[in-house]
Amino acid sequence: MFSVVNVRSVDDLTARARIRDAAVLRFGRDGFGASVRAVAEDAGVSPALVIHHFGSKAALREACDEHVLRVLHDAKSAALVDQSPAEVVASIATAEQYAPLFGYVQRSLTGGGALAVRFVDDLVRETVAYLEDGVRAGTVHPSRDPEGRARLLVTLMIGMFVSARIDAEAGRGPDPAQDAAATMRALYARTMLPGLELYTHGLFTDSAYLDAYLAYADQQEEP
Amino acid sequence: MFSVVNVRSVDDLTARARIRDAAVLRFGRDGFGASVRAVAEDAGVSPALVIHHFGSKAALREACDEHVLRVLHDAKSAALVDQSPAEVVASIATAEQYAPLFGYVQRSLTGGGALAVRFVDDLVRETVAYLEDGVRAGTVHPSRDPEGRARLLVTLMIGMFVSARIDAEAGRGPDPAQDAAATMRALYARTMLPGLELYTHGLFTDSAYLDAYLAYADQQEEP
DNA sequence: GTCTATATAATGATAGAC
DNA sequence: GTCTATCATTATATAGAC
Repeated sequence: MFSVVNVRSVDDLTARARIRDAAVLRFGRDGFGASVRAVAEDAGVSPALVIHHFGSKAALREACDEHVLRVLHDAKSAALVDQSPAEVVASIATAEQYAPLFGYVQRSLTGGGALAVRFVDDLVRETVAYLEDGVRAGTVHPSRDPEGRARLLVTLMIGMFVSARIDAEAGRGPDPAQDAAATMRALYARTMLPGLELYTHGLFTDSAYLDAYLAYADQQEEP
Repeated sequence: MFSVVNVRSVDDLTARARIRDAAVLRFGRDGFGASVRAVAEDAGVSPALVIHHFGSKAALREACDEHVLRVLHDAKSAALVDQSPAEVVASIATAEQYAPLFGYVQRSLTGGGALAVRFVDDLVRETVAYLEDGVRAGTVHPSRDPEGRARLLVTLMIGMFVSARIDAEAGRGPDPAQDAAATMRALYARTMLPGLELYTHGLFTDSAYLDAYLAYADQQEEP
């Protein structure tokens, strides 16, 4: 079912890996408050074996973090190069095989932990590079703060992840942890038009606000 | 210390209110996993009294939700009318008195619960109205989907809340739960320039993407 | 209204047999 | 490697005295 997630080297076909995959799924669905017992049951092993293999619940989570980041990195590397980082994330999220990862990343983003920082940093770096290409090609406006702009776009994407969960809890959309693909589809259907409008025309009809801020910022720099 | 939070009618000067305020603060700092015991200690009462007054931990949280929403609503009503919803949120967040609420809202946004939905809906509604004013005044471009656009901007704000927490855990910024004002300052310092750039010029140098999407969407509507 | 004392359940982790 | 059995801790919630 989750074949790509389960793609592993031969000696990775162990119960340890089964437990780790079960943990990714369970943590993604229920959050990191999910018990070791629940993970063990999902994996079809005893709670003691979970601890035996990972030492502690915290260490289990670290192993999940590493695993998810590695799979995600491999998937992104394999994705077509002419996609934007946002498109890559979207296409990975809509691929059924990566559904468990989607929930896990979402929980990490909002629940804290080492994965969130690295996930965001990677995405920002990739977005900076992608925007640079666009600027060079003449399709994207240059920016005074390319890294800040990339971070802003990534922030919007994070907001979309969180909004999807809020909507799901309000009963307004598919549960991201249950159906990642449907969640992404709903998200993009609602966001595409206003997003493209914003990316094409901006929001303001003139540059008064921007000019005022630039004047203020320049004045701060050389007093 | 948190005088505005503690402003209450006379019969609200009870231990019940003290417990509730302590819970808002503790939940905001530690998340909703914080124990009834911790709340009780903060409030200077026994754990049993907490349950006595609220019935259960879940009911305590509901009471916190209601209280925070009410205080927030009052504060927003009192805010100047010529501020954008984002500015109102920012000015409330930077007001020391509301710092506990800031943390609580942030936890609610990422931790689930009824408050998040209502908070977001309120913000979207206010943003729609604010953008309508701008469109009428000629300072803001009209949109084909005003509600969707407002939701997009609110989504960006949610992303900023979440990013602030991620940054804090990475040791890159002030802890939102500890110093809401500093968090907002850092956030705006980093976001203002790219945000104004985006709102003023957009991202793309031409409207190819938007035109293509509009053509596709129009075709879908009348086949 | 507020407390102490306690019931009850669930948790993460350990010990030791196989 | 994997299990059963159990420990120690912590959680929410209750009972009943004051």
